[in-house]
Amino acid sequence: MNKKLPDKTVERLSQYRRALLNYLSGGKQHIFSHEIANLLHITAVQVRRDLMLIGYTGTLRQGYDVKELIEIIGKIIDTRDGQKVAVIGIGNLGRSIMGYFSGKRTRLSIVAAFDNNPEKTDKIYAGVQCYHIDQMAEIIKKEGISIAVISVPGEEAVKVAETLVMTGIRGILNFSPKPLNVPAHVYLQEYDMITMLEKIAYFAKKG
Amino acid sequence: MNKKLPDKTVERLSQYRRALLNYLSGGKQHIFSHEIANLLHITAVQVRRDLMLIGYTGTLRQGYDVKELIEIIGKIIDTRDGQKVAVIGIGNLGRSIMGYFSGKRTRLSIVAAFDNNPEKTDKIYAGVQCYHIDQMAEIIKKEGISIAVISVPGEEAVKVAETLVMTGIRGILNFSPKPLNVPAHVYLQEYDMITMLEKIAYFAKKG
DNA sequence: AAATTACTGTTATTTTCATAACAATGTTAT
DNA sequence: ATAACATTGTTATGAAAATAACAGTAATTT
Ligand SMILES: NC(=O)c1ccc[n+]([C@@H]2O[C@H](COP(=O)([O-])OP(=O)(O)OC[C@H]3O[C@@H](n4cnc5c(N)ncnc54)[C@H](O)[C@@H]3O)[C@@H](O)[C@H]2O)c1
Ligand SMILES: NC(=O)c1ccc[n+]([C@@H]2O[C@H](COP(=O)([O-])OP(=O)(O)OC[C@H]3O[C@@H](n4cnc5c(N)ncnc54)[C@H](O)[C@@H]3O)[C@@H](O)[C@H]2O)c1
Repeated sequence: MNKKLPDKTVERLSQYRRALLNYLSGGKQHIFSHEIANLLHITAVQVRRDLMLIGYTGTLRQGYDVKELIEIIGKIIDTRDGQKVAVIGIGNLGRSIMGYFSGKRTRLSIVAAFDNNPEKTDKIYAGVQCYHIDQMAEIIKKEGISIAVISVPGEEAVKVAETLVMTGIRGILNFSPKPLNVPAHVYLQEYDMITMLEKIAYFAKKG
Repeated sequence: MNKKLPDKTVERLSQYRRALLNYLSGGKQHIFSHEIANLLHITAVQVRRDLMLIGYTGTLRQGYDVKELIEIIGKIIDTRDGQKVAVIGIGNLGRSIMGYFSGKRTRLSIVAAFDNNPEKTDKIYAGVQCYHIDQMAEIIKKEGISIAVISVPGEEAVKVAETLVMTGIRGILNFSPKPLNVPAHVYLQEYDMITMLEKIAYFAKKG
């Protein structure tokens, strides 16, 4: 169970868990693979295969124990003490993300923000302190922050990423349109909105 | 060239184009596959394979004609008159996206926004009119909008998507965490930030 | 002129992911 | 008791994507 799961399976596990938490509030204690599948608009086989990969096994004709499954997924995705997240670049997008996560209760908590604009630093956004970028390395190490969200302009993103790698960061979510280059031990997820929209445009084309 | 390209190839084409536009401003007229590859931190083979798929061929020992390639990619991704985009839900994220795209000049233009909050409707955000959600179907049809960005709360997203499908929308980018279900002729791209962060968390875990 | 080099374009292989097929088994219906 | 059913878990197959291998060729070097 310690071996690395496929990327897509991990994505779906996260979604299963949220769907299940929601389902649980309806009072039901068991759920069939095809019910989970319906919640996510995928197939029941996909669900069973994912659960097989994490070694969780349900009961024949009864399905899966919802609470148990939620817990197992938690053991896989979460660490015991949770992981800490920093947001770099408190512009429109950065602030929007901070606001969004301040409500959520997950094992991931945004504990620091960084910006290079003195008008934005030393203030609190969505309950989180924003420091000057020069303090980033120090604070990331001190706080044990392991995940960073990059929402600075493209030109700055490369520098920021380099610094992050030096601090020993382990995961990066990059919203800038600049492709980043990080060593293999840092998990990088790029999200380039323009690319996504242009891809949609291509597939939305008539003909 | 009319046959559908692989999803990932289309993504990269969008990125090649932006990298090339940038490269062009440096004055160079030709570029090698390995130079394109370096810009994106991918391999040269990947680049050549993608270009093969779109049927563009460079010159031996000289590489690719940058302008020509930019133009070819444009012919693939863009339509002659561009496509129109609507943003549904003008909250923190929706406004952030509107602001972001108002600067950019692409063949994709955000031409309308929709919200159900009367305090937000009938105003202009980033140069774009925000209408009441009840007018959505009408305006999408009238304006010929083909792509929608969904940034309403999860509970609302399903309804919104159903309406969008009925208007004949062709592509959807969904930021809500609710998995949507659309017919095959609508291209759907989901982006669930929590899932992405949890995935990063999993791969960032020590062990 | 022959060999080497530096590229492109294509085919072959591998890897990752999704889907299909089916065996196993307890439950319900007859 | 037997047959039909509903559901899980696993193996087999297929599809999409990335990578590797290599053939072709013009320019450059020897
Ligand atoms: N706003 C969006 O919806 C959106 C959408 C897609 C992509 N993006 C990308 O996300 C990034 C941020 O977008 P935005 O709209 O929030 O831009 P923004 O200009 O509003 O914010 C950028 C922030 O980064 C800060 N910054 C700049 N350089 C910095 C540095 N070296 N160190 C620390 N902070 C620095 C700025 O002070 C500013 O607060 C950009 O790369 C943009 O391309 C944004
Ligand atoms: N803010 C973020 O950075 C962020 C990050 C990840 C995901 N999301 C997702 O994006 C969506 C929007 O997030 P947000 O932070 O902007 O929320 P928000 O509450 O600030 O904005 C939601 C907007 O949608 C409008 N709305 C609600 N119901 C509507 C309906 N039926 N029709 C039209 N408009 C409607 C509201 O009036 C509001 O303006 C949510 O689904 C959220 O989960 C947001």
